[in-house]
Order: sequence, then structure tokens, then C-alpha cells
Amino acid sequence: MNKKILYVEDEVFLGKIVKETLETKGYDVLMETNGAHVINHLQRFHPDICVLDIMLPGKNGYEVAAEIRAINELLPIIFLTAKVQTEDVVKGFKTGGNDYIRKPFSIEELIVRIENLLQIKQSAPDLLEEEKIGNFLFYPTKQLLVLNENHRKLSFRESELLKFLWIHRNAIVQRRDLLNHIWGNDSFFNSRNLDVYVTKLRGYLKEDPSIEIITIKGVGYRFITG
Amino acid sequence: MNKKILYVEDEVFLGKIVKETLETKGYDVLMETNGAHVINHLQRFHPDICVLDIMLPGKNGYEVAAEIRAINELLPIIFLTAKVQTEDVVKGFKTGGNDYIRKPFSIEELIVRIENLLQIKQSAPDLLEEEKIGNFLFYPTKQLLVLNENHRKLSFRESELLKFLWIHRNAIVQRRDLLNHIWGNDSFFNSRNLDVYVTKLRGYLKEDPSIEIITIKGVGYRFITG
DNA sequence: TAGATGAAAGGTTAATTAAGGTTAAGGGCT
DNA sequence: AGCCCTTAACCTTAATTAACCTTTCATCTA
Repeated sequence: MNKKILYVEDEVFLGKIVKETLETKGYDVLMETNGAHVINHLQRFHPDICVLDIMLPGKNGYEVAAEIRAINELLPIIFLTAKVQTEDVVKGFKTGGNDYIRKPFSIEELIVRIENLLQIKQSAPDLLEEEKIGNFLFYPTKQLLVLNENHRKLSFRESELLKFLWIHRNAIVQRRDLLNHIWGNDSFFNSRNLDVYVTKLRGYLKEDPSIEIITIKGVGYRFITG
Repeated sequence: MNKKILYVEDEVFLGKIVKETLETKGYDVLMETNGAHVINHLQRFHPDICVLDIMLPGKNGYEVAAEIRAINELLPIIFLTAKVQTEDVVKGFKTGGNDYIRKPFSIEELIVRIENLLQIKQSAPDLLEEEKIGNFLFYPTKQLLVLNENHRKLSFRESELLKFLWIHRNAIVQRRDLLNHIWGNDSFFNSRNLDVYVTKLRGYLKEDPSIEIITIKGVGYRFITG
């Protein structure tokens, strides 16, 4: 069963390219040029994700997003925008967007963001019941972190964060990906939230000096394990 | 060192402009007006990316792309076209194009897409966990520089700069390559930024007089290690 | 042709801005 | 209540920008 993408774009020419490319990647794509028709499609097509151009004739992307949100709280929405003002981005998140991409974008980039929101991890190996992280033992499903006799129960977010960092250990993980994965979008409200959780994890992990969460300012983090 | 672009374009006038612009951005550009000659160039020039106009005399862009694909599965291909028919676009992607730009296009847009496609397949030569630089030990992923008992944590940019210089030690590295690698572009502002980071690194490295970052005015730097 | 001159590139240090770190105070949920 | 998440306030540090200084090199002039 292919994942379904509802793609709202008034530039027909660009739209056809994007649609066709996504289809070759194994998605079912319904393309619509008129914002006012989106709601109808939502009911019949049942998309897994929406990609909305912001500059639409008639109804703009924000309005469409708000309509979608009224019906479906969780459906991931990606905005495409030519504008670069922060206000627009903020507005995008406020009306319920999960991610945004600036035009001109490369199709590769769009695919990455789509897969990210759909949680299709290219090669994310499944975690075992028990993972050895430095001197710690981490039990992902139990949300438990053990060092020697010291058992610490992790909260859901703590555990998700550790999981994500561990899966991508020694690689740079982008803030944006963490936020999308754990909080569902990367607005700057949640952004500060991530900082708080990184601090918490660092606190837990500091007993083993061979483990470190390195900050890459403006980009994300890198989880180092000896 | 520079990335190589094979650019196939029959409009000589436009072609010259694009070629020159790309060259100022630090690419080596081979321009060809005849589609039939492309394959020869492929063997000798070994481009990192191809930019193909679709309307070519003799052999059209799709045919050329198919030929390229037969030899190299992964080489990124960008199509340029003035045609507006969708069938052409679809055809382009089916013959293995990675991206697509409609004429008239802005050169900025072309550059964005080129860089995007290059990043995807780009992977720098790997460094070891621990590299010995003069009397220092450098831990690239840990962003750590050690001299005797003296541990210095490097910031991301400091570490990236040192990595780049070390990989190209004893060779001349161009400012614009450094800028493109660390800052993503070589605009005027980042240029001064690089100066600041070079000064910082020199400060850190001055404890070992056998190491030196030599300035080559107007070109770049040379990292000397005894 | 030596030396003067000025422009351009880069060096250095400091100021500014922005990102993130830390801690603690709300606020909702069970 | 107790837990977890969020938000806010305040602090620290990295990254950027700016300002001013030095070197280099080409060109001009005596």
C-alpha cells in the first residue's frame, strides 16, 4: 500500500514534475491547483501527508492548512514557500504546519522531508531489547537506563531522544529532524524544549565520560560514544 | 580539487555566461555544444555532475542522458529546457535525470541545485578517530585537540577548518573551497569569517613550531607540517 | 631602478548577535 | 499529590560582523 500525498500547487508545470518524480519513488500523488477544492479531496483521498504551496489563487496555503487541521489534527503538512520572512514561517507553524521548504527547492530535498515526516527511516536498524551505550544499559521499550546498580526510569521524550541519538550515533543529527521526530514539527517553541531535554540527558549520561553529546551550533548534535 | 561540471548547451551566448558564472563559483566547467560528443568527454573529463540542455542539434538531451546512465548509474544529471510540454519532463526523469530546470532560469537557481545534488553524493576522505598532527593529537569527531596534558575542545567550525587543512596538508587550499565547504558559499561576509577562524587555529597550533598555516595571498592557504 | 604610494588582501581584536544551556516555575493529567 | 511536559527567565558561548591594523604587491615617480 503506497503512501498517499496530497499536493497543492498552482504552477502546473512544476507540479507535474514533482508529481511524476514522487510517483517514481512509490507514492500515490493527487495534485490540485485550487486551494478551495482541497477539503473535498481530503475526505475521499485520505492522504498520509499534504504538501501545500503557500501562494495559491483564491485560498492561500495557510487557510487551507487551517481547514485541514480542523478536520485532522495529526496529518503532516509541509509548506512550500518563496517568501523568506520569519513571519511567514511563524504563521505557517501557527496554522499547523509541520515543516516548510523554500522555493526553489530540489526534489530530493522534498523527498527527504516527506520521508522524515512519514517516519520512513532509510536504514534505521531496529533497536534490541537491551542496548549497550558506553557503560550504560539502555532498554528502549522499558524506557530504562541502567548503570551498575543504578536504575533510572526515563520519560517518553527522554527515551525517544536517547533512541534517536543512539541510532544516529557518531553522525550529525539535525535539530530539525529531532524535532520532527519527537515533537512532530520544528517550530521554535519546541526548539527550546529540545534544549531542555538535551540538558537532562547530559545530566544522566555524565557518569560515563566516554559518552558525549556534542553541540553543532545552528545545525544539531552529534552523539559520541567511546 | 574543484568539482567538475559537464555542461551541454547549444546556445553559445547563454552558455558562455553560465560557464563563466559557474567558474567564478569555483567549478571547472567543460562546455559542449554537440550532444554526440558528450560520451567522449565523459571518459576524459570525469565530471562530478552533468547539466544538459534538452534541445540539442543531432542528439537530444534525453538520448545523451540515457548514454550517460549506461556508463554511470550515479552521476547526477540536471536537465535544462525551454519546452513546456509535460511529456518531455516525464521523459526526462524516466531517462534518469535527477533534477530539472525550466528555461529561462536564474543562474542562482542552477547553482543551488548543483550544490544540492553534489552534496548528496559527496563524502570526504575519511579521517581516523585519532590523527597525529605534529605533536598534537586531533580527534575529528570529538572535536578535540590534545597537546601533552592540554585538552582543547574545538568548536564545530574550528574543527572543520582544521580537518580540511589537514586532509589537504602541504597542498594549496583555495579560500573559496574552504568557504564552500565550511560555510556553504563564498560570499564576502563569510570570507572575513574565515580569516577570524584561521587566526584562532594559528593561536591553538603555535605551541608546535613545526606546524604552520601559510598564507598565499589572493589564493588561499597551505598547511605545513614537519 | 630604488623608493614612494596606494589599493587590496588578510590579520587581529573586540563588539554584537544569535543559539543553545541551565534552572526553575507553571500547568495539565492521572 | 506526583509526574511529565512546557514555558520562561536568565546565563554562557559560538558565530558573525565590525573596526582598525599590517603586509603584499602593483604602479608611479624621481
